[in-house]
Amino acid sequence: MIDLALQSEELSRIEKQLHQAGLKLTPQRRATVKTLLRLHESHLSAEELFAKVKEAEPDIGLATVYRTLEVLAELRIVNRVSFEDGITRYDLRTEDSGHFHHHLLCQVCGRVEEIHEDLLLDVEQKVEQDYGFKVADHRLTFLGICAKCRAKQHLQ
Amino acid sequence: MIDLALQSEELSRIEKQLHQAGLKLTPQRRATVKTLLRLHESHLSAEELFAKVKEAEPDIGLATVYRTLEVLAELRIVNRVSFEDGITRYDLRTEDSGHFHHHLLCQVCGRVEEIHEDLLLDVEQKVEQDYGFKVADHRLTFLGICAKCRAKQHLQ
DNA sequence: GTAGTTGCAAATTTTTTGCACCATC
DNA sequence: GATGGTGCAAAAAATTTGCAACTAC
Repeated sequence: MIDLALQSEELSRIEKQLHQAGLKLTPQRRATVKTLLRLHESHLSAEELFAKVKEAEPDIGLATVYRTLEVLAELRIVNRVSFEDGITRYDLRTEDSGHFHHHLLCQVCGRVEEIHEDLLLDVEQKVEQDYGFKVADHRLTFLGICAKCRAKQHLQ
Repeated sequence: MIDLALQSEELSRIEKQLHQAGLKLTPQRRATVKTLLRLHESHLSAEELFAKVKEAEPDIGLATVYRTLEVLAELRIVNRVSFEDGITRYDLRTEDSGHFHHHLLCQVCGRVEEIHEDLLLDVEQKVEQDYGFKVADHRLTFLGICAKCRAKQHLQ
């Protein structure tokens, strides 16, 4: 969740990006982006997002949500991510955190935490040096047990 | 690709793991595992794997391949991985490389390279210390441009 | 003979596409 | 009046499930 002032700032940033690509921020796209901003960090699937957007924009079609997500992914406004369940989820790329974030997937409770610190600077440098691979982005998920579930386990 | 002696060694290791779980290494499962061993590092989808396995075992059904992969994933013999295309792929977890490997996905040619060196030991330690998250496994993919494609680009 | 396994077809779920219509500059 | 965008329904992919038949201890 981010506050409303920041949300509308992000929204106009995104509008600008769309315009630069010759695309429009239609009411449907606006509603979709606003929902993504509001439910930031929820890692919604297209269906889940559709259900949420429909609350604000009841006439929107599922296909539009898919098409919007495709556009946003192309403009690198959202990232496609998928965890172990085979479902594609969408993750807003917020400007503040320097573009990168990592995920902590708890195998007990299933929740996904985000880390907004970039832990891979050294590793990326090594990959570039040792493998000649020019890194543009990354996806990093740790699977394990979150602090809460560990605490619960210790109580038992 | 790994050599044949190693392949049959891995195969009997996997058979043992199945037996310990009260499951059988049927001809269909054997053919599936052998194909995975043979095409190691190909990151096949279920459909692709099915097509390959069918060459050795023409009567096998697609559902069996899906069910076999589910079993193998549960026993942690394979990992489910997915890159940006929304398709679930399967990756054999070989014993030799200490269980971990990372991926380099080239955004120009689309190929996936593997890194068999564990680059995350320090990072995992930090995650455990700073976030209280007990790491059991990870998924790491770098997106960027591979050495070959970079070389080609420089020639132009 | 019991427990695990299979192939097939049908069902489900996820995602994409075709198309006629709408909005806007 | 082009161009981009939309909703709807149909289609296509990807995956799962039900079930009767099979296999091996």
